[in-house]
Amino acid sequence: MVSHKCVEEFGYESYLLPSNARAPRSARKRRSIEKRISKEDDNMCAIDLLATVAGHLSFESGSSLMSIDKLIEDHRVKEEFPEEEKPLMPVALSGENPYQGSLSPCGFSSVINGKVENEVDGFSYSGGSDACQVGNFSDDIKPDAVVLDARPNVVVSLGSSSRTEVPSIGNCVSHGVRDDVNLFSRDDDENFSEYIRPRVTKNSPRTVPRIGDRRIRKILASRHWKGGSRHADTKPWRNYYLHQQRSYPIKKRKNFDHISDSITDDYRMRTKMHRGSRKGQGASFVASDSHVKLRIKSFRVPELFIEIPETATVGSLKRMVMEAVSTLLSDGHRVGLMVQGKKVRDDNKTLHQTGISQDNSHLDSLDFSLEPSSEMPQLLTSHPLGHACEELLPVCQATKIDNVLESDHHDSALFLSDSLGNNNVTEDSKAMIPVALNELSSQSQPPSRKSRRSEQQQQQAAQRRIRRPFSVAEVEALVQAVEKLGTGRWRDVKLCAFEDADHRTYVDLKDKWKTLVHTAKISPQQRRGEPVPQELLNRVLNAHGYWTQQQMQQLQQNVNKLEQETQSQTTEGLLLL
DNA sequence: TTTAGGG
DNA sequence: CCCTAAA
Repeated sequence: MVSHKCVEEFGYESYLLPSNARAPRSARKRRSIEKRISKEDDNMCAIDLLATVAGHLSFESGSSLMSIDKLIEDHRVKEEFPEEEKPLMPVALSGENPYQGSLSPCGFSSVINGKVENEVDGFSYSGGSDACQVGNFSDDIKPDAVVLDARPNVVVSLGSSSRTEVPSIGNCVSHGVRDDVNLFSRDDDENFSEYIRPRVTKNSPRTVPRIGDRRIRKILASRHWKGGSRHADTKPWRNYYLHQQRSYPIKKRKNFDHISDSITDDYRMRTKMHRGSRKGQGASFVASDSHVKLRIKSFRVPELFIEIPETATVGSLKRMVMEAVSTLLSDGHRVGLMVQGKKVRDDNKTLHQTGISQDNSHLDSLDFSLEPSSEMPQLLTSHPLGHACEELLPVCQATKIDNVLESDHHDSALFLSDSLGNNNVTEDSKAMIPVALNELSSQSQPPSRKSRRSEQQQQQAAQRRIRRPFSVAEVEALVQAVEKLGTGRWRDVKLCAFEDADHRTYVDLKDKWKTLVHTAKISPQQRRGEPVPQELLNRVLNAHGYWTQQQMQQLQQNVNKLEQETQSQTTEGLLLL
């Protein structure tokens, strides 16, 4: 998500070195090294898989309770670090920076109960026979925690004893059976918890080791963005769930037919193992030799904390939730596996060695989970939440999977339900779907088809990234970052405000700024998409003007300097003569 | 890799 | 968003 944390990282130096200030070379190098030492592709597969399933995320009404305790805790932590909230007051070399004072500290000042918004559709669970339809937060949703802060932002906490499960498509598509979909419970797997949050200051050590996710992210960035195979990229899946099955090309539907046929009969059959021809449970489950069929029925999505201004639109809230979920799933989590309550750490073990075989019953106690890829997850309370710069962070705890997913050697396409009714469906996301199917099916297949993979890679190579319109919150963050950093340091802007938004590259940010400037210049009637508050556009214009002028001045100074030098040289020369 | 701009 | 020349 987005964050505002520019003050500490850049507030000072940036003005002394408007155009050159960068992270030390060593730091940058370190990052690039981390990129290389990765081999996380396998993890990515799993994450992709899960993430796709996560598309079915929805909230069950009546079960989202408050978790004020944590908020209070955060509050307390925050108060212990009040000095961090004070913006530094840098001394600008050339001219005052009019934006310096623009950061107002935010803090939790009071906690109240209240209802936030009942009509937050897009993520709730409508229930009924159309199990996968994403409807609205039901009216009976319990009051969420609302934390007012100084300016007043609202913290919506969806969590506590609730949980989110993701119904498998089998249920959705052909069964219509209602799976409970709740917000997840933070009391389980607390130890996996991890903040998804920006680094706070350069002095305060990152409490959550992020090596793992950074590695993943960087790999993706360096290897998959540009040409090559994007199939391992985390991006495509994000909108998969938005698509409706019925609009798939006929060809692709075969997967669904197969799946639903196989699953419909008994969707309760969880990770039940099926034995090939000997003990077949039905024609569709006949497996060839020692294959294990798993079906992950659902999994929980971590607790999400969302802080959003009261004045924000419902749409932006939805987007934030989506983004939070996306971030959570793509950001440094890997899949954990437990067999009969025991964690299986050795990735090299075969399923059989692990006890996952058709010959025993362990499959009933198979548990998948999402865990931070970093070694030692920190406690939530170790992260001071209240910081002037992090207004928009979704705080997520890790999760546990219940199980889900039919993994067969050929048809394990992830089931994308018609969980829609969501206007976020875009042409692009439609385009991505088939890709997802290929991807996912290939991932759960035995590593035997090479030609097929390269085919896919070619197909992927030309794949355009999903279009992801900037939310107002993101625009806010961008504007603020640019106000502080200027228009020529997109890498820093990215690091400052979008470090944890994997899908936003510095090029994206630059492009967005470009369009923002343009948008701000045209009449409101000509603007499209989610309207950006005029106030923000004004800031865009101001910042753009300011930094442009700044650039000009810098240029002029350089020219002057050069002229002086040449002049003095000339004079010198003349004197010598 | 990052910046800067055109497509 | 993509592509890419330049730095």
